[in-house]
Amino acid sequence: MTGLWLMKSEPHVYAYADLVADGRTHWDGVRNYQARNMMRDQMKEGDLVLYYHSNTKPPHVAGVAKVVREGYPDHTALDSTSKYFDPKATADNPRWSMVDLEPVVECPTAVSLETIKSDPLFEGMPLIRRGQRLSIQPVEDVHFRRVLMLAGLDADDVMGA
DNA sequence: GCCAACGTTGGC
DNA sequence: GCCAACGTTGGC
Repeated sequence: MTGLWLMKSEPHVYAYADLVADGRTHWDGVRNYQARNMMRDQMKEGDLVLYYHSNTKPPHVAGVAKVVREGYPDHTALDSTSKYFDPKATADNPRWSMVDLEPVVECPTAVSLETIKSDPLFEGMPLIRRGQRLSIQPVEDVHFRRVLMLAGLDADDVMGA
């Protein structure tokens, strides 16, 4: 069973196009325990990710990515020159985790938050819950497939029938 | 362990 | 730029 996730990124910081250009990235800088725990304990190689652009107009799902390396220490926590430096992190206890991602496919049509909110099928999805700030969220199969459909993608192609 | 102050996220 | 909703910090 493939795990399904949504991960937020501000496109002016690191957009889906940047992931495509880089071919692969470390998802570093997450400093929230809930999000860390999901990366450290639950995300598995091959899991699929909706790549969500936050803090932009309009906010939207831009593409699909996949997990290519499971949770391991986020070394930026130990780097005093990094903006993600955490003085409480040590080599023995790095505190924070990250995963590696690769792009799968860009959405032919970006799926806006408004589109998701206006579709009753998405009722109950954490993304549209008021005050939901978590930058990594689990996504239900039915929601994942619907986003792909709205993006103009074939869910069976992307997810494997 | 409580809780006020503060910082961050992220839609609007 | 505003502000609601949280999460974190630190004094007590």
